[in-house]
Amino acid sequence: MNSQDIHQIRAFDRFYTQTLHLTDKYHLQTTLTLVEARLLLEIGENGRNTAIQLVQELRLDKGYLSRLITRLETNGLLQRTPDERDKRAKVLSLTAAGRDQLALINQRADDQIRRLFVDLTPEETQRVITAMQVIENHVAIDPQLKTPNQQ
Amino acid sequence: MNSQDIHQIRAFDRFYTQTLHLTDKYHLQTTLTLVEARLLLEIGENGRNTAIQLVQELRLDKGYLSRLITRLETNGLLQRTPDERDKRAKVLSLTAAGRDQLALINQRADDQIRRLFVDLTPEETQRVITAMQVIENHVAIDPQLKTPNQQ
DNA sequence: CTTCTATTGTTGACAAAAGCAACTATCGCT
DNA sequence: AGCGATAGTTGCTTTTGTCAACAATAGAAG
Repeated sequence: MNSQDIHQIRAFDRFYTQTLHLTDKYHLQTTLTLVEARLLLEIGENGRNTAIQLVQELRLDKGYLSRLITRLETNGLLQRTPDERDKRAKVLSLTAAGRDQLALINQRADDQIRRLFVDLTPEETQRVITAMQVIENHVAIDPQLKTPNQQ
Repeated sequence: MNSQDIHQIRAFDRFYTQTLHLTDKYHLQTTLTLVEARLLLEIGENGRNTAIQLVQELRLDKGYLSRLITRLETNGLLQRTPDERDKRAKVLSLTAAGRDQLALINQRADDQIRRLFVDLTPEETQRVITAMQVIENHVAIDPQLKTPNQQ
């Protein structure tokens, strides 16, 4: 792999982070931060329902996560119910308000994607999507990135 | 653009943020944060040499940036010299140590990319790079993301 | 069934990152 | 000369994230 290739890839990385990736700030005009939105998504759609799963999936400090969950619970977006089988754990689930909020976030995120692709013909769009799949299927996950944080 | 497409793209976005994009944490084993590394890069390679340019390029708060620069200067990585033409401004430039540090960062970043691609054949690597170019050339920049921050 | 270690989650204390507003000095225009 | 805009700094605050200690429970080993 030559340095021209590497240069290309790093340029793409910068490009991507600044455009598609939602800047870490934009809660998509909701009152939620990016992490909070991500939590709702993981709980509501990806079946993670305990803190430990979220810690592993999102690589957050468990203390930090605990407080995030408290905040979301205070805001009425999710609830903690005791786990009958494992009394250390608490089962997390979205409230109706939480599901609404998540739906809103999804809709906003979808809209943002649509705006990014608005000038493309269907063929171009397909090319991009295919390109994304190529990347996703080929690029390895850096082992150095697999274990950090989570205490 | 159908919702299946959107789903694909958002999945890629999550994938990308977690793997290729260097997690915001990894200063690549230097003593620098990601922002600081980015500052060195912008100053040392992309010809930005005033605070205001960095504010615009990286979308940082100018107060925050001012302190970041102070820190880098204290660490001997860059210097501020008065701009003769505009006495409000200060010209930023890397010191020898700053250039060394930048070289190190670049090398580490390059290595990381290499690790990600290590299992790919040259043909596969080329496919990915081409895919990245396709994306970069086609995807628009969200106008909503163009103006935030910078007071 | 007791004991020991590992796990889940919470909390307090703290550090680092980021944002906001007020301020100074200078610029460029009229 | 006067005035609004601009570059940068500083103080203050909020937000975000980290670390360590802790309680409660689990699960395995004897």
